[in-house]
Amino acid sequence: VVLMFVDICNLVAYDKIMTVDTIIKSLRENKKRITPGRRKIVELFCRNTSPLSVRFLVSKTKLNKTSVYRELALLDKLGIVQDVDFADRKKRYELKDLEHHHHLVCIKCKHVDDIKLTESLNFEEKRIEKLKKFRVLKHNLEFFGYCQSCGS
Amino acid sequence: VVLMFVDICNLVAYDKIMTVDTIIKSLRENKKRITPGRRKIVELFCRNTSPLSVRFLVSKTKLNKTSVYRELALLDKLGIVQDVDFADRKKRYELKDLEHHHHLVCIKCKHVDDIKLTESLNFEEKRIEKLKKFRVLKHNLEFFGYCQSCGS
DNA sequence: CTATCTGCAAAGTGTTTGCAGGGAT
DNA sequence: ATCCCTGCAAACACTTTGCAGATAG
Repeated sequence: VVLMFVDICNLVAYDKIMTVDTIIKSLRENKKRITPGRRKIVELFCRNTSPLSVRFLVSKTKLNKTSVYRELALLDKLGIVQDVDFADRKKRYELKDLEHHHHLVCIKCKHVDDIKLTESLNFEEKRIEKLKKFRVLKHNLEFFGYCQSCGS
Repeated sequence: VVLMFVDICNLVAYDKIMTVDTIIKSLRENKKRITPGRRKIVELFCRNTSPLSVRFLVSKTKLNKTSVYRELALLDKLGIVQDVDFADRKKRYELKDLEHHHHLVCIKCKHVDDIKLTESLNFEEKRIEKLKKFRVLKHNLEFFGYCQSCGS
């Protein structure tokens, strides 16, 4: 079983469908205006694969935090970004069309790397549906530890 | 592979080591006093397998929320409870010696059930250590969806 | 022109801290 | 009697809301 797992294993490589242009188009279709602040936020999401925090976006865009929260809520509603939870009670979002993956969060330097799991979780979800009659809609899975540079 | 997985599968059945008595003993060993509020909190943890929130503990114990937060921090420091994250920015704790498991959170009725995964995540963690040279210390994994009663 | 967007201030929610009084041992 | 434990109020950090003024289309 171990060998089969290792065999299927697969590094993260994203197939992004969403580019700045497609997102802008989607915004226009929804009668949203393309303001400088909004464009900046979209660009930041397209340039970064790790989840972005409100603090980060405020510092990069110089927008008011209120506007950033509102922008994130909008992009979430339009299905452009999705929230990610690092258990630190802060909102974070990443592009929604990234291939399904999980995060490796270094508890020392806070660096975030991505990892694509094998099929394990699909098996688990199917098992849960069968055993518990629980209909799984989503899951949160993040790994915490030391990255290569910080690893003792 | 599917069959093997299903084969190993395993329902949750806890082997608790921590009882009210062992926890009280551990508190005494650490020169902590056994006050009525503290005893109540310990009893609540021993009676419930689902993670307990501050609000729940305050309502059950009639303690001040400050005291509850302090008590949780203490029990956490002594290794009696551990925090659990439901991505709702609220602190939750459960007994630490429950067999390693995960949670099925119903997004409608908020009921929390437990699920013990097969070995999948161990394989994944080993893979991560090898591929990414990332030393995994812990992970957060919670499933969200509809429980049997609330299901579709 | 006008509906959407923005910044500011203020309120809301959950958590933490400081301090003085109260209680377990 | 000692020192830990407790409640209260106030501070904190993050998020949300209301509103008046600014601006993309």
